[in-house]
Amino acid sequence: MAANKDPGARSLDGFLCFMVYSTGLAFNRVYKPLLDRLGLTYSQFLVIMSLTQQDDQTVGSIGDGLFLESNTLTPLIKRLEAAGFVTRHRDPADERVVRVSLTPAGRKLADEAACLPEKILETTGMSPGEVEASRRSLAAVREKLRVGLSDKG
Amino acid sequence: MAANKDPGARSLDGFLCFMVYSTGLAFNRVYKPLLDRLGLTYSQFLVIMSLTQQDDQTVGSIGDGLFLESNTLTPLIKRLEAAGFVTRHRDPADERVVRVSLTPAGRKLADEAACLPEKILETTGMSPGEVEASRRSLAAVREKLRVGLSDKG
DNA sequence: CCTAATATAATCGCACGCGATTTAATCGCA
DNA sequence: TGCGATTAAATCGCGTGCGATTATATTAGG
Repeated sequence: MAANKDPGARSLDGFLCFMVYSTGLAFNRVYKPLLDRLGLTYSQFLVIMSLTQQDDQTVGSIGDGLFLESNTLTPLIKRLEAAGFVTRHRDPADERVVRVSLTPAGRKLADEAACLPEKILETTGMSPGEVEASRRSLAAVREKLRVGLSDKG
Repeated sequence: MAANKDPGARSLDGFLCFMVYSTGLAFNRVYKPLLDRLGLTYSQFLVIMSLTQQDDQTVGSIGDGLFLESNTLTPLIKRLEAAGFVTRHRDPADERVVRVSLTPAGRKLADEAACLPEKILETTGMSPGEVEASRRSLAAVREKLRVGLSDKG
């Protein structure tokens, strides 16, 4: 009765790109109800986590870490600001730059959110070794894709 | 000069969820220029590939394979229809169902697109074994996440 | 047979991602 | 100093994903 595939059905599971894509969807679906309670989307959660590791970053610096650019980040960060989790200020030393900082509410939120990745992986029942192997092999894939992009254009 | 990370910079790379997310972005960026030439988005490409494996599917069946639902697929497939790559028809035997089929132009497109996944992986220089190991470990992750979802809700 | 329950798509609103462009500040260099 | 080139962020439009709802068709039960 579960949504298991017809054994004879073909699928796109043989493609690594689709496996990455569909696993991303699956992660989002697991995160969503937990992040909803915190009032965050997954991307917003990533920004908060990035600021936890290094506060008072520029939009560009956050983007370097998340592989995103200002066209995506600016409206997202404005929503975080509207929600009271971060502040945005032009850097007096370079007015082109916007620095983003966690508010006290943002830090409190970050404390609650920080445990989610580990908690979710625990519920999968996978061993830390399995998780780490998967993570590591994906890091290699991502790096190869990134290099191929910067080489060619 | 490449966009390599500041060695002292922290990042979210330690999280499997972020690795999946950012690798998905990286795949999209590699696919985009190639799919642009074909006039397809990545999601549209997936639908075309799904129809290549099994033509004349229902919206629901396509969604089962791609882990998507009609709210996402209906407008996407309508764009494929507008582009002349597929047809959409209510099934006379069950008027609730919409069957989607490749047009000749769609089949021609599919032929051109089918080689992309392999071609892209070749450019990464990864061995087939590496790719398969990564794909397989991700399949396990996805399955565990999916099961966790259906168990709890 | 008739109606309630179920199933399938479609519709709507919102938040990403991202290509393309714009605005504003800083830098480089004569 | 002045002015074009560069850089950082913001803006805009479009195509997803998805929760919630709606429309329509089929099925099930009395």
